[in-house]
Amino acid sequence: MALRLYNTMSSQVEEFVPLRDREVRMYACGPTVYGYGHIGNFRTFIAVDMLQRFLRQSGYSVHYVMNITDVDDKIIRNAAQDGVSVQQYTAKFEKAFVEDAAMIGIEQPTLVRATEHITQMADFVARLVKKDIAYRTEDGSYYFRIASFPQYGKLSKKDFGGMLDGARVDLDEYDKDSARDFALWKAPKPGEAFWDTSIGPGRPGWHLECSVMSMEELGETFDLHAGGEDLVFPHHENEIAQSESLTGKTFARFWFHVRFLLVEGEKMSKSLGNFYTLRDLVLKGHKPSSIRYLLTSVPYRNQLNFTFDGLKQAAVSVERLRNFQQRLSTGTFPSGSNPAMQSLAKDAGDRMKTSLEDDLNTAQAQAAIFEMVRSANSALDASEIKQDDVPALLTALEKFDEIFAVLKDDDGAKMKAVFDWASSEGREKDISAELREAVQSGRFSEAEIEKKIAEMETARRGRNFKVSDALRSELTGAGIVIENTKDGVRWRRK
RNA sequence: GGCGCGGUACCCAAGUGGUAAGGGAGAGGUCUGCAAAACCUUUAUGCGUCGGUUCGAUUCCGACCCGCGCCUCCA
Repeated sequence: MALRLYNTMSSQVEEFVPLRDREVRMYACGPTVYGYGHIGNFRTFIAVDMLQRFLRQSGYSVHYVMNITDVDDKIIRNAAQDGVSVQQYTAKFEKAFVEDAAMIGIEQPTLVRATEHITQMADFVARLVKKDIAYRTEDGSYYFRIASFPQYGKLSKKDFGGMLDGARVDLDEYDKDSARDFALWKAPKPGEAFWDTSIGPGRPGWHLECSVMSMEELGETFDLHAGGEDLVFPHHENEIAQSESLTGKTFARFWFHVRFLLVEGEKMSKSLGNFYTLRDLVLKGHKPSSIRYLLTSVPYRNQLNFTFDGLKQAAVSVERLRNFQQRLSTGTFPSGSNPAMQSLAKDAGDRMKTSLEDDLNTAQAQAAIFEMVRSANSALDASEIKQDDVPALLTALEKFDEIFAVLKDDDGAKMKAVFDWASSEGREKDISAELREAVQSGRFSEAEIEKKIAEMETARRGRNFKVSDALRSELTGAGIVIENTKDGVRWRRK
């Protein structure tokens, strides 16, 4: 079996084979850095991250590029409102994006910035003009002539046949040849930031940057181009038009689009009051691992309904996996190996792989790991696990986590970082009691905890339960769970 | 209006032409000084509605109802 992915271009699931033997070149449309990233953004970026992780796990080397849109209308407007330069404004939110992406377990792609490719973009426009594919309007803007690209609409399956002759001229766009023609380059408006270039002053249109930067980094034809489903039209359609009409070659071979998520059953929007940035959720006391788990649990092409109930459920699911991992890694086992456990681990690994190869069916991959966990827990209870089975089972878990990235318990540190950020921004009022508590639970050091546990054990051995119970509740109050097992005491932070 | 997606148990959510994964929650039980973890049993003769094809459909086809997305630089 090989990886099969849905390709928006062909509207069907196809076998994914990169152009070069063991190398995948892929590009994702990244954020416009005009604010903090919301969970919808991160659903998309996490989906692409999982794809990228799975490709690597499957043995490919992956050249993964993501753009940062650091110039556009909203940025210019917001920066002006805040009374700061565009650069200051975008630097702040780009930094926030990188931090947030790391917090949610995204492996950082090669990031490229629009403002650092202005020259190349101007050249690109000039070349299109030379081929008579682009034209300049009176104000100094440049537009792409859609009539010059008959395949326009092939990605979004739109038929522009009757609309290309200029019959419907939009009154606002007075000097475009056709209403559908899109801006490659925008002439400066009074007071706005602009660049002086070979094609005149101005700034790039949105679509241009992705064509220029992806081809610069990955070549004229590369393997896969990703983004949210809203980008199919017009953004990606326009990228294809300008890129392919310039090179005469296929631009991206696979088009990977992630479905929008719903929040509490409705489209996320500020007016509905269900708009959440990643930081909002952490401020409410939710763990990054819970958020990531929930976002990974529904296959990327299905609608995902993000709810707070679901977030709670996700937290428990992650805990179940972590408990199992801890149980295996802290237990003691007789030497030897149990064939049943060996094949259990192998089957789980195989099923995970098969599921992910099937257009990244993450829900099934999760089911596979949970089935293994249940069986292995049973075996653990029955003392049927031998020393040599432990690494096999742990490896299956690690393979799972190479894709899902939810097992590493670094939630506390991440939440502390958000706590500190909110404090430094003067947003103490946004810090929930839950987050405060979660951060507080870090107040005991490992050494202190170990010491208290030792005291507790002494008390328990002396059947002095009053003392041991008091110690237990003190630790529980600090978010530390103590488990007394046959193999000794095991503890973890909740 | 054009194009597309979906409606599966209390919640989230896979899936298949032959009678429904997984997680959470609830109930009962085992284990246990307490606690926690874990395990077992249990919760859809049912997969939006109505027809059709078929030996047989939740899975294929048609109609309808409901929800959602894109078609205005929102991932």
